[in-house]
Formats: sequence, C-alpha cells, structure tokens
Amino acid sequence: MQTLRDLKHNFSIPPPATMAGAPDPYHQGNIRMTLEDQELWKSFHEIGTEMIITKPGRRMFPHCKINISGLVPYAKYILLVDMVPEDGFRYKWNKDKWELAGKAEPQPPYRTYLHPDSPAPGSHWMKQPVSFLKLKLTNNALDQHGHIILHSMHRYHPRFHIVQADDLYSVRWSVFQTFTFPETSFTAVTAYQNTKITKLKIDNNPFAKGFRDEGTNSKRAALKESGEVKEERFSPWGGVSDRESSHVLGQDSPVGSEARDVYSSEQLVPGHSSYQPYRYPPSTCHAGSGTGSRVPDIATVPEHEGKAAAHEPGPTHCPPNLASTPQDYPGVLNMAVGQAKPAVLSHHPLYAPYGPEQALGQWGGASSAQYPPAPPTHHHHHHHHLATDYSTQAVHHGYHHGNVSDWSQYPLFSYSCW
DNA sequence: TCTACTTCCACCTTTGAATTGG
DNA sequence: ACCAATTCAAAGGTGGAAGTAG
Repeated sequence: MQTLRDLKHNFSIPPPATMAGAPDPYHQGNIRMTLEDQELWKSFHEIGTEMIITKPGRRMFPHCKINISGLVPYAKYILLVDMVPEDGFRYKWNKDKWELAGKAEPQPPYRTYLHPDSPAPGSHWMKQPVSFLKLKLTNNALDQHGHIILHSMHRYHPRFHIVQADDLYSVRWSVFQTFTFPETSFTAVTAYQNTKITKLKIDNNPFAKGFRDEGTNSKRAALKESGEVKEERFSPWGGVSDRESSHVLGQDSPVGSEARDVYSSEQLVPGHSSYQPYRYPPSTCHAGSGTGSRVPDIATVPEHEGKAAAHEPGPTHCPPNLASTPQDYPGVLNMAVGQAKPAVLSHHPLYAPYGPEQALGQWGGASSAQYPPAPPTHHHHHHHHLATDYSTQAVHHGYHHGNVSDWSQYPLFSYSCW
C-alpha cells in the first residue's frame, strides 16, 4: 500500500511543540482533560480494543469518561465527541491477529455526539468526571437516532472537543480545543474477534455479568480456551510483534512497523486534520429560530430524561426538527467529513440530525455532506477558513500515569454559513 | 465454504416511581 | 409535611447461538 507513504507524509509533520504559543484570543488557555479509568482502557488497549457496533446502536465499553480542569467556572461550554479514523484501512481478524484487508470504505455520514449537559458552565464540567455513557455506535448508515456511524472492521479513536459557547448556535464561531487519548483507539466490529477482548468485557462490564464464570455460572460455561494464543498480550496486530505497543501509541499498527510509525505520529498529532468550516445548505442556514440564524441545527434533543433540562432552554430550541423528535436522542451534531485519508479529515458540517424532517434525508441530497470529496486541504491555514490545524499535543504519551491527552486547538467553524 | 452481519434470547444492571420509616 | 431508605417492576445493556447474506 503505497498509501502508507501518503500517510506518512501527512503524519510526518512534527508536532509543534506546544503551540500553545498561539492561543487564540478566545480561548482561555490551560484547559486540561484526563481520561478516567485509564487502567481499564489500557488493559483493553494492550490487547486491541474492539467495540461492537449494531444497527440499533451499542454503547461503548469501557465508556468515555473524562476529567476537565482549567475552564472558566462561570463561562458556558459545550462538550462534543466524535470518532476519527485511525488510518485508511480495513482490517480482518485472521486466526489470532488483525491483518490489513484493503482500503477503508468511504466515510459514512459523519456525526458528533453532543454531551447532554451542554451547554453548561465550566464549574459543572469540572465538578465531577464527565461521562459519555450514553453515546452509541452504529453501523447503520441511515441511522435516525443520532448515533455515531462507523464502519465495521475499521479503526477509530474518540476525540473530545470543548467549546466555549453559550448555546449551540454560537459554536461555530468559537474555538475548539480537542483532546484525544491514544489508549481509547479501537476497532469497530460487528461481533468480537479476539476472545481476550470478549473476556475482558465480560469481566468488567456489569451488564455482562451473566457471562462470567465464577462459581455460579449459568451461562456459557467453559470457554475453553485451550491455550489460545500465547503471548498475545501485546500483539494482536499482526506481524509486528511489537510488543511495545504497550506504549501508548503503538498499538495500532496493523501490520508492520511501517504502519506503526504512522500511527504514532497520528497520535501525537492527532489530527492533522484540518477542520474546515462548513457551510450549510442554504436551506438550513437560517433555520435557527431565534438565534443566530445560521446555525447548524444541532440537534440536540437532549435526552431529556436525563438531567439536562435544567439549565437552558433546551438547547435552544433548535430548529424544528429537534423539537419534533420526541425521543430522547442524545444530542448530536452531524458533521460530514471529508473522507479521506486517514488523517485528514476535512471538515464538516454540522447539522442536525435526525429529525424526521430534517434528518439526514434532507441533506442528503444537497449535501455533499455525505461523502464530500476530500478537499485538498492543507493543513495550516489558520486564518480564515477553516483552519485548524491541530497543533500540538502534548500527548505525552504518557505511559502510564500520565494521561495522555493531547490537546490541540483550532478554530472550528470560522465562518458562518453562507 | 467462509466471513461478516443480524436476530433473538437468558441474564443481569439500571432506572425510577411508589412505598415505607422516622 | 418532609426527606431518606427501601422496594419493586419496567426498561434496557450484555455476549452467545443460530440463522442469514454475499
């Protein structure tokens, strides 16, 4: 795969050491984010985390939970999560390890999960760990529930974005700070491939208690693991016996070390992805009722049930659609991403999700949202246009303790729509 | 045939409303 | 009247097995 070469290029950009130097005016520097349950994540990561994706949507396990600090207590923020491809390949599980199985499929509709508490003051987010327990992954490209759509047998990692914004409509003009944690990367699957992963899930997920062996086992008795694989601990990823995957970054690589490098880079610099501002389809542009008009419709139908309600009017009522949906969808923004190569995602639109009315369908046509040709985005352009490059991250790969978080900041929707 | 995906199921946790106790 | 603890039933999350699709 020559693609690797390409990838390399993209990734080879050295992480600008802290580029924090160029903080945006808007952003108040020092925001920090750490991953909770790191040990658990690591134990999965060492083996090669797999996340089940189903048509109706499946939760993640471990689920994403983070600690945030450095926010302005009284300022309001919106917290988002999206999943970015780890690379441009498709994989297959052969016997006891992952192997490359061709090029990645084109990106499905790109969606972003909005934390149901958004928007909320910094004090709220910092008060206790923020969990994304209800985020669900699906393989149904036509999903109407606002779940994050992924391709099975492809690798991804979650990205956490924090944006200072009073309401969803102002998100576009705000600066995003993005964090990623190498140990949270995973392979989306429709059924578990690595039995060790299955076992770890069963042993740690309370909902799977019924499958545990312990004394009282009623279900699946012996799994007989006749010796399966010996040392796999560190190497489900193919050839390379890189046991070092343990290092945070490494893990991913599928095949050879070559690939590995790529990954590493990526992790370090998560994204060179540049976000591009996206324009909404005209029609929707002004959808927003009151607020800014342009706004994306963010669909947030927060699950009401939860807690949300309290502050703020439902996220501003968004466009009709939101309101219309009765369900408790977690709020989600859909964004389309440019497809692309692994690392380069390009931009996205956000719009809203699912409402019956607007649901994807609406855009469907118009938008190219779905599989936009990846614009040749260059990374670096901060200025106007979309800019964004991620810069930096300090991820220190912290091995253990550290949490690796990288942060990058970039202005996201710099422009408004058209 | 093989691999990926879907559906259904037993088993369990979670949720939340109703009830009880102080 | 008020609030915390308890109870209980309904809702819903698990992975496995078996079936389907290609």
